[in-house]
Amino acid sequence: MARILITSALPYINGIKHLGNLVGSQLPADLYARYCRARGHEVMFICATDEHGTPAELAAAKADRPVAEYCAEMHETQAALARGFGLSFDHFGRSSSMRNQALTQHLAVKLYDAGLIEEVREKQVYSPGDGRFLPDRYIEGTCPNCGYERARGDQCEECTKQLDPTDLINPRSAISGATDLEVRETRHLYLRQSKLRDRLDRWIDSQKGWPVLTTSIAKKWLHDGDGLQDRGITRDLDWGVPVQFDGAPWSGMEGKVFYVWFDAPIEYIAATAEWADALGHDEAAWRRWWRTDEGADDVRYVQFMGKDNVPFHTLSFPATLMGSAEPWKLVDYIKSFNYLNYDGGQFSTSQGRGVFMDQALEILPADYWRWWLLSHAPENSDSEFTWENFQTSVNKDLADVLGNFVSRVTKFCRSKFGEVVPEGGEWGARETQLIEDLTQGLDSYQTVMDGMMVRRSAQDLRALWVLGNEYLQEAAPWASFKTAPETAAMQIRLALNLIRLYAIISQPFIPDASARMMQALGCDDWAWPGAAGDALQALPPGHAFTVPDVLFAKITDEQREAWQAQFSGQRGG
RNA sequence: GGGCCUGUAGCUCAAUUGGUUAGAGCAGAGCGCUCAUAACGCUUUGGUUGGGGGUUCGAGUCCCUCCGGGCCUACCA
Repeated sequence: MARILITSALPYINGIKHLGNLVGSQLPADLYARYCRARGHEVMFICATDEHGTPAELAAAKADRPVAEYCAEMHETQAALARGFGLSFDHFGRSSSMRNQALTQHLAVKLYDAGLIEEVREKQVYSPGDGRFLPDRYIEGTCPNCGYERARGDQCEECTKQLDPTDLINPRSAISGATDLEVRETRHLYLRQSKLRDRLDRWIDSQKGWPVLTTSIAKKWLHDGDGLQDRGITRDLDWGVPVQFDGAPWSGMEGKVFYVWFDAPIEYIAATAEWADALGHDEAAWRRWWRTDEGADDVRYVQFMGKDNVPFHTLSFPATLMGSAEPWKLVDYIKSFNYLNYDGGQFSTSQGRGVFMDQALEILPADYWRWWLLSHAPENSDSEFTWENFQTSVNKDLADVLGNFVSRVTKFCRSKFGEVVPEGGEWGARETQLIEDLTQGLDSYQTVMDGMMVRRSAQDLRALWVLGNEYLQEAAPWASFKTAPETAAMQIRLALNLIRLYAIISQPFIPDASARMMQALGCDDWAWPGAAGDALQALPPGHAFTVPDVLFAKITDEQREAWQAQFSGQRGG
């Protein structure tokens, strides 16, 4: 038994997430957390809403709500959707918590003490009309290179030229359209990451078996151009962790907050403290997961995230922890994902394109989505959601291969033996063969699940389901029942036990269906199978069960067409 | 512009890291079964591995080049 700490990238607060966000971090993290728990490991699975930053303020303004209220509400919305998808967080925290504020400020002081924080004076664009400094991307204007009229202050999307906001012709606020922009001087704290470059480089090199996607992005940032750049970790905003506080080693930082990317990863730690608080545990309860001097040295820490998050998790956050000179637990493995596209284009939160978490659950149970998303997870390259593919995958895999197996076994038993595990008969050669095949399949499944190979795991699981149908076809209990009823009894007893086995091993993918299978079997023994032959004797002769309702109703062509039309336009239309 | 990823059957993806005849699922064709959600099982059609060149006894895999798709490029998060 090991101790495994799992974090999923934090979903941003400014709206309901789409399926691309879900499959890129939270869902595979949940798969792994559920699997590790099922294997008997001690798991701490942490996620939270990421609540600070300009987009949160703008989203609140658009909703005409105070930002704190808006975030509190949206946090509850996202938490409810996470529950709806069966995401089994030990704690779903908030980056705006007092725990995070205290820890963020603490780490900033430690970094200052280590000589890794410096003050920088810089000029930034200020919009009097908006009453705020504008991040480069929130300034629009005409591109001096190509004349595109909606170029952003950081880059022109038309000609891809890198820009400085002051390069723009006729600059205006992307928020309000105000054109009375001015350049003001402001002071910010910078994290001197460049001083930690060699240490980070060695640390990355020492990691074994990280995905190429993860290491190549980190290496690029470490070695490109002048190497790792120092990074501003404060912003001129109202909503966030205050930079000026009692005990701060700097002064004159009133009205500034830490940059969201400084405090967001720290929330992984703070959320674990929130977990302890919520359950009334003491400090040691969470510190044993995060402090290598207080018990975390035997923890394996795995992070899940989309590829856009990689630089912050391979460089900024480790720099924060290393630079603090305190013994914080660093990540052991980073599992990163590409993007899921929607029907020929990208999912887009801002444009409302694609299927969002709330809509998905209104249409179909979570297991359908979990299965499709995980079995098509964008591990090696971007992948694509189409309604046709979704319909055929779900119908074939869940309804036909697994659901129908449960149905045919339980109904056959009910009609021939009643709703009780039948007695009599002995295993023969075909049963021995099945157990061999299951042993091999389980071994492979466990290996790829241990390695977090998500698609491959789904394939292996499906292959295990197929073994049941193959067995039934050859054993043909409907034929043996006529000549040797005790043989049919043995075969069906085995098949009923196979359903239990499937429920257990499928639970990380489709937890609700697994629970219904176990409930129908009247069984509460979720012990992960050791030897397949032993696991197939868990339900003894005479054990009562009930025939469950159809596990997975098929998606009809009419439904598919209706959804296709419904989601072809924009959200809310 | 620079960097990285990617291109394999009609579709979605594999291929133990250079090893022999490139494999699965879906779709198509044929056969079987009749317990089951018209489900299941077996067999089978289908590939000049984006194009071209090179290295090698041997290339889907390594190198060069061209073509296509995608991501990142540090103030969106």
